[in-house]
Amino acid sequence: MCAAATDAPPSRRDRIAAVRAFNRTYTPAMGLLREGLLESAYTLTEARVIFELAQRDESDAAELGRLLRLDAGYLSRLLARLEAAGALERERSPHDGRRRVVRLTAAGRDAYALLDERSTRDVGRLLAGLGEAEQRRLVGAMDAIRAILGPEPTAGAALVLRAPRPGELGWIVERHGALYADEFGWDERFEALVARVVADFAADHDPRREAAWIAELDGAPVGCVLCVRADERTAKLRLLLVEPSARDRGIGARLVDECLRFARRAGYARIVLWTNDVLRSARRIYEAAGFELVDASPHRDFGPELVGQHWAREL
Amino acid sequence: MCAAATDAPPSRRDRIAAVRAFNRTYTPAMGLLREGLLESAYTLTEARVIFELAQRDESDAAELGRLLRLDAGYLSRLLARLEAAGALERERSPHDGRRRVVRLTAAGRDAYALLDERSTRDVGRLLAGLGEAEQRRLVGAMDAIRAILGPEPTAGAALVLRAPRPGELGWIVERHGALYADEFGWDERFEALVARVVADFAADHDPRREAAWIAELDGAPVGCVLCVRADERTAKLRLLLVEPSARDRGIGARLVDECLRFARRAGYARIVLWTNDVLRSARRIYEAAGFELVDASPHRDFGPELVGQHWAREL
DNA sequence: GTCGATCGTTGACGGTGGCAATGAGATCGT
DNA sequence: ACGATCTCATTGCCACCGTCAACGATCGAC
Repeated sequence: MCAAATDAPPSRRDRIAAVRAFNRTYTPAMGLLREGLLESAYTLTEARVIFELAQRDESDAAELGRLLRLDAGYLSRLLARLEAAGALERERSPHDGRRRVVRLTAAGRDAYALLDERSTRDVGRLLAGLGEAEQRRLVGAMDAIRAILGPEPTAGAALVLRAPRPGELGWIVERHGALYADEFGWDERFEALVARVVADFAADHDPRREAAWIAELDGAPVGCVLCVRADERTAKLRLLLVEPSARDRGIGARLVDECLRFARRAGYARIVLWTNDVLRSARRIYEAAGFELVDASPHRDFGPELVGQHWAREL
Repeated sequence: MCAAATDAPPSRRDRIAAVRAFNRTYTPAMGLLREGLLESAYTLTEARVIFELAQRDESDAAELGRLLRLDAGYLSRLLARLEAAGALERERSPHDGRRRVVRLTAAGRDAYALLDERSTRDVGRLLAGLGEAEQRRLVGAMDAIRAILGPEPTAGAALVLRAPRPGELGWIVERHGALYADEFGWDERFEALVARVVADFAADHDPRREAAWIAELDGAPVGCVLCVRADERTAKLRLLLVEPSARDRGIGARLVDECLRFARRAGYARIVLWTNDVLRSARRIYEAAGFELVDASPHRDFGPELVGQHWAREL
């Protein structure tokens, strides 16, 4: 714990205090938004269940419990209560005798519509008390928090490798600059190098011989790689990166694989790359992809002491 | 209500939806931070009471009830429970026979210290899973929400102009590429141009004669501008941009202003810039800042038909 | 001294939610 | 086919959360 405290940035305590202060003060504010429920016949948890059911039209208790993090026992009683009130119906699943399919009745959908309208009205009132600029700031801040704390990439997530879209060459520079500064303390000279590589690629490249890929997980970019021309018969793999949040899913290997395949089809006989000793997981990927270490030499081009490595493999 | 709906900005529904989505998704996230309590002997409400008492050292039930919005009856029982557990002591107030002064015992302060440490640890863990920039944005967004919804009259938004941090030169490229593609359909050649400008700036610049600024609102970058050398006596303003979500706050004017001041101090006699006719709000900013249109010529460098404009002003 | 307001307490009640036990059904290895 | 194991739903039990109403004690104002 002491170790963690000492090597952390100096403002760590301030940040923790800010998050805790937010938790304490936002709870009552959220209470205000709950008050629309008081006029209705339903409690907060019931309303949450109704809301969830309205979104997915058909479900079962286990799924609802997972989604809303409710205890199975509590949920069972709650569903029984809602069924008695006529808001939903339950029947045994024909496919799985353990499950009981839960569905909103017409009355349940009416209840949902009412809850939805009241909630919309209440939030609307809250926003109406704010100026235009404040509303925008509030929504922007909430979206930011949701994006940052939002659900980590789900297990069955959809991974796509595709060409960069507008702005994503910039994303490559940004993530290289931010991540290597965070993780290894590299300075702005590294970001400058990446910007140069990306600018050269963007300015002018033969799409048959040079290409870039973005790895997209659940719609968000989480990785990238470039394949560029070193000389007529040699390709160069550059700017391989995978977001920390998306690591250990084989995304790096997929990107390298794609790059090798492209280089082969583009007619190169050999592919090379330059990396640094501290990037251990990258090293494992290159070894697994058949690259071999050619040479290594120490440098301080990005601040800390590093050992640059050239790797290569025949295609 | 109809009137409110019709004369409201078109994105009213979106904003309401965003706030509601935040409420739904933030609740579970906050639940995670509550889990430190599970290891302790106290429940959430007990912990809140202990926390509040630790802040003010001496209080009474009525005050606690107001601060934490707790029912008097419930609070009475809760305080009795905490007293039985030895965490606090109650005695009649000498000044007011109705009141009973509540104070933490030594054991209660120990309990507070433990809760405080656990909470700090849990929040610290949450933050540790995020990158440096994400941490800053999270804290900035939370502070913004607190400021907007908080009881105190809202302090002015936290707008800062500052030098780019790691990754933010990449951010400049990304936002130019994405925004102008979205708004005007410009193609990848524009992003390539921006990447080139940024790469040249990053590679080598005399900090006395060239500079870049990021406009930061609530911890998140929302705008930028560069001041670079055109020739010995001429500066060039480049890559002015303000995020749509942050427009109409004078941020663009602030950035241009900062740029002019820097150029003057750097010894330039003149400043120029190049822009395009479709960027109307930028044009207003340049006019207000004393720039004058020098010439204009049509081009299709980025896809659609555009009219490029050179502007200049003496310093 | 009376009146109204405030403070704390108590009883009643129902929602919230964790935990353990149970039985029915599904799944899988043998 | 069989049993071990898992999942799903239910039930009982329990403690906490939180509202409501009634009540007595006290205070301040008149």
